[in-house]
Amino acid sequence: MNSLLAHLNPPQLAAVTLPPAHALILAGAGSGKTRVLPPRIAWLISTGQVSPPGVLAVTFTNKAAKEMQTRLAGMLPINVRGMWIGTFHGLCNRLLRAHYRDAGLPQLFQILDSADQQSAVKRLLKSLNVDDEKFPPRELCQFINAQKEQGLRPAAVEAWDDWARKRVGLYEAYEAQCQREGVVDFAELLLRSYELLERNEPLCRHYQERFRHILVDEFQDTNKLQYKWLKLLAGGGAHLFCVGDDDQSIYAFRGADVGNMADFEREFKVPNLIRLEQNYRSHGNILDAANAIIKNNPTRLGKNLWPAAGSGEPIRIYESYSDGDEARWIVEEVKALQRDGHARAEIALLYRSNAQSRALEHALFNAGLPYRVYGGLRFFERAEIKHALAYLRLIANTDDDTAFARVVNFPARGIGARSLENLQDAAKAANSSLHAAIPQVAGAGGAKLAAFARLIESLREAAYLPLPELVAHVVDLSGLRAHYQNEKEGQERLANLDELINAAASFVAEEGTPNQDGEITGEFGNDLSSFLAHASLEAGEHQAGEGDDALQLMTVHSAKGLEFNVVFISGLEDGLFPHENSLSETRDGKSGLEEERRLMYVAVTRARQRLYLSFAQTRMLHGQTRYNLPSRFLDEVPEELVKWLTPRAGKGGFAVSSAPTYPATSRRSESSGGSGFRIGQSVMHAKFGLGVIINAEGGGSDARVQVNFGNAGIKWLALAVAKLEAAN
DNA sequence: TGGGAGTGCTTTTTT
DNA sequence: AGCACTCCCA
Repeated sequence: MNSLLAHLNPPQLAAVTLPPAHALILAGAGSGKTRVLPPRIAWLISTGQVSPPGVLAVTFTNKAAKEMQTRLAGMLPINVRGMWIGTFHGLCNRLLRAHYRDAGLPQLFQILDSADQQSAVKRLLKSLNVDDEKFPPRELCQFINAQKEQGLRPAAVEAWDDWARKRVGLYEAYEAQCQREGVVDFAELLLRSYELLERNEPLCRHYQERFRHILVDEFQDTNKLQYKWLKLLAGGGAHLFCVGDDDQSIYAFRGADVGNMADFEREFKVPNLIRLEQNYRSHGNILDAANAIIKNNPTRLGKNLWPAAGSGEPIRIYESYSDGDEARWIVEEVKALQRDGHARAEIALLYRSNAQSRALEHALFNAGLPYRVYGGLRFFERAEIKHALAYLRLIANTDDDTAFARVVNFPARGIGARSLENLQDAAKAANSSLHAAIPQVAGAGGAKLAAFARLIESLREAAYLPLPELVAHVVDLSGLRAHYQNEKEGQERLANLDELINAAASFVAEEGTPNQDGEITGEFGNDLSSFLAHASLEAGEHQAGEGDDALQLMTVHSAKGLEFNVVFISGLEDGLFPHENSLSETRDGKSGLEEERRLMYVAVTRARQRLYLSFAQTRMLHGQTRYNLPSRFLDEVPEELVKWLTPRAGKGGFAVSSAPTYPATSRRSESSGGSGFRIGQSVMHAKFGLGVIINAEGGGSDARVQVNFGNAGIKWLALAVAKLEAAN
């Protein structure tokens, strides 16, 4: 017990040992939030204020959930696995499995991931003969998810014109299709379990009385529906303990609503608001920079981090000519860091968008530096894995048309578009699943379909096998193995399929069938369906090479929650970071720029000891060279914290005008009609301010240049008319 | 039916 | 540039 509370600073200690009441913990970056949540649970349990089944702890990622369980298990001799600690989606899945009948779902309902959802929507549009140009599946999915995340069923969605009404109609049809197929998408997991509790009073009361303490991590990332879900569950007098940081809210673009923090404080009359402001992670200069940046956001709950360590090193800023030069400079710097004894795994290369990793990877590969890119295709998202899973899903539920459509002709068995069309028509006429409609289809196509149905049947007959054997059986009998054996590049895919069999084995070993859980038990389905849910909910950690000492490459988004001794933030250019699309966005009266700034804040606060910021004058993006101004966020870092590794750039302009700074690559100087200006050059315009020349045409008195003025936009200017001055 | 060429899109992302 | 998707021809 004492060890539980040792090493806590006063606010942390206060948070952990708060008396039972609602609480909002504003936990700044690096302020030791992980030292608060698990100890809080452990303290509540060990002081007898709550029993383990009375705790509900919610996170956003599986990783965070697992970490919480591990830490808790290290503090208390209890069975953590039976506790309700998990992600919103994981816990909702659990709820729906336990009460599938009340929720109006088949026992073995399947979960659609985003890709599945999109293909389901595509299939829907096709079957309804809807033009997918007018209703792009991607957009339609976003619309549907956005509605669900606000708790809105089709009937409740307002629509003012034909197009909007049509869209709502498609939402409705999509729901019907999912219901018929027995599948739910991610948003549906939440909405369905919310409605389940809301409409079923005894059940709701049961859980309200059971969960006495509800703890929420990353509360700033909750959306409206998740907040409503929490409110509903806490409605029986439970105590809500929410930890969050409004300055790290970077998911508004997908529906997260920081407003929940203020709403929570108001609606629950939260008596305990605790600020964790002492930062144990970063040196002072880094924190000062972060504070200075985030201070520019007008709408904040207010919080200033102060360091536990000294001010440390200055922040290093580097300007390069091109993205390639930037990458090569980073490589050299990393090599130097290695020589100084820094482990590669302690160095992170962050960027705003995934496309930027390519230049970095290229340079790292050439230099032979091991690196690991986060955020690639994950294990359960690989095509061959999804194929195998689709067969498994058909074993669990033959009505799963998404799975059916995926593999009916994979590996190829001569069932073409024509036969499928017939099948779809038959299914539509009978309002049945594709599988059920097979006997309706005549002719050669019908015979082939019938053969496929027999294949499914024989796979289903093997369902009694232990899960790993079943998976192996499916991989063989479906023809997937043979298919990839014949394919030239199929070796890796075969290896992945074998890995799937392994994954099934370890899944059974770790979380196999008996899932005793409080009072309501015995309805969790079998190994197969829980394995499939696991595959959807937990797409599997990225790639191999986890344990290796490799550089860490990732977007700023995926770096949230992580920390490194050394951090490079590359591509700090206006248009990239802040992203150009963000400049015109607003959400709940807050500008997209504010979210970009929070993103920058998150990026900066990842660094413990050393922070590099870099930008390039030219960058290859989508096959075109772009000329951007340095990021405005660079200007927000106080000068006294900075050490320029290249000559200091003026406010908003470039310092290095002609010669590439690193390495001295030979570069043809592109001139614009002998005017004395060149592409990439910074110029000053009386009205538009600073800009960069990004294109030129004509010559002599006719010379015109295109200039990117950042805020003021991109303009074509005639040199004879516009009075441009070189700004270097 | 299936592969190869042509076309279009491209912020961030977990579940 | 690179990838996914579509269309067309063998």
